[in-house]
Amino acid sequence: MVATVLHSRVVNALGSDIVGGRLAVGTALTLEGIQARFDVSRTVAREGMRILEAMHLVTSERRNGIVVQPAESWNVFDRRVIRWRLDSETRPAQLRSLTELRIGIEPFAAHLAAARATEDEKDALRQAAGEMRVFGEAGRLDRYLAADIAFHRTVLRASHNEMYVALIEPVIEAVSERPLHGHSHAYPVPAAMDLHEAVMLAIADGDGAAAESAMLGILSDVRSGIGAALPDGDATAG
Amino acid sequence: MVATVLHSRVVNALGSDIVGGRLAVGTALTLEGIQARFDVSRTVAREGMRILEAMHLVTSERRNGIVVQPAESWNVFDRRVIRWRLDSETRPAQLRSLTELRIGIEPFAAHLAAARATEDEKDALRQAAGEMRVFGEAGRLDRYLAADIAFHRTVLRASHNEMYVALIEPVIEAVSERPLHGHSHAYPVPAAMDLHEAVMLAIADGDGAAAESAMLGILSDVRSGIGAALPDGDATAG
DNA sequence: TCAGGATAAAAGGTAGCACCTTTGACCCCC
DNA sequence: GGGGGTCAAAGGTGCTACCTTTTATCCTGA
Repeated sequence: MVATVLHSRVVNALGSDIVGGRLAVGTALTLEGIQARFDVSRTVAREGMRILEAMHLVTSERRNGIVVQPAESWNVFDRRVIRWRLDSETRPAQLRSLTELRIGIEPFAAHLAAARATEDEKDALRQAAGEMRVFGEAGRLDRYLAADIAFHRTVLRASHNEMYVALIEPVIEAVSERPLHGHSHAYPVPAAMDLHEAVMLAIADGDGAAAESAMLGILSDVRSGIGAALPDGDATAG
Repeated sequence: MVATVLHSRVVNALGSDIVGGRLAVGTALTLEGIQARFDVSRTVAREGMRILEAMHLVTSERRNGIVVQPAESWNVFDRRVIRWRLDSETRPAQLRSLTELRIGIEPFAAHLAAARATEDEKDALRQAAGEMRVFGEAGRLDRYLAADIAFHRTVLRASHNEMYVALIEPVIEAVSERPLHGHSHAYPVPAAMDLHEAVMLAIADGDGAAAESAMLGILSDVRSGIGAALPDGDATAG
């Protein structure tokens, strides 16, 4: 990916360094240092720094320079921050956070979708649920998974709440990761197809409570897969 | 509030104009226009634009200028975006979105908190629940509400999931707004105190399922207060 | 020991230039 | 008359130079 704009190189490199922990919290950079490291002008260094500042990865302090901020202040919903974390050694922690987020929001998203889904969205759900059935029974894992992803994406979109919609990509990231963990339920099982169908039917029916509880059913094995205890340290730390 | 940095004036003015709908989607600004409007140098205009671009409120295109982006691409979890929306005519839509977000995440946050809360956090919950009882019975609405807010803040923090933690301020915004809507349950009622106490005890006990279901109880009247149907147009549009 | 001033580091801000990309108008040729 | 090439303008991108402002630190002197 060729950086069409120069400052994106700076942002990507410094951003992933900070998020990946290679730049310790409290470290002070200077514009001059950035200029030298990336061989760019002051303008580019400043604009890149402004972008990192908007993500709350750094603050700019007179006399001190550009200071790396602790994880608590990061914009953890920024797509780039999520991407950098997924590409770093804290990938497992990021995936666990995303999965927990998914568990939290998908049930009520389904509830809202039952009240608000458009006809097009209901059609998309029917199609996705149908494909899960067909490809699941045919053993086409890749197509099955694609339909699964389309299903969950559509439910969130059909919630017609812009905050849930904004969480589509993060949630899809968590959904997609599942099979790589070797969970038993990663492969198509009839129960999963039934539950997705139940969610779809409840949404088509406008039955919010039923949609919510069926979605809870889908998530139940994801819930059991989450170790509630934190492995080491703290999820918020990395 | 005097803007200590010049570009924040630009960001605030343009950001709230865009979010408030006073700058239509697709409108093209130019750096020169921004310079003239705010009487700032090109550097300041550019840095402000970079910040707005990081929030996905605008994109910068050669020859076209700085183009206002549609709401779907906004960083809706950015504090400034939320603030601007709350200060605009779309405040009710933003509050509804926030309330729905709250309904989604608080139950599972309580579940996680039961597994992860530190002793300090449990103490804070005990204290908050106790104050709700005392000030509720004494009719001290302001103190009651402050304790309520502290309670919900602490539950989210105790989830030790950085994404839930990052949602504290938005959720508190929704919690704080409740009384202004004149809901019957805005004033201290024994049932609310009991439920908060139940959440606190379940978390102290490490009983995730109980914490989650007690939190669902707290949210039940908030749920019934949400009109599932969208009033006019679409929540994602404003 | 501590107050106060001098020093200097580094961001904030201004100005102006060269360059690149895109777009749209214009013109020529078929 | 229409298609394609050419050219100029618009406007962001990037660079340099220079001045201002803030503030951490150090040094001096009471």
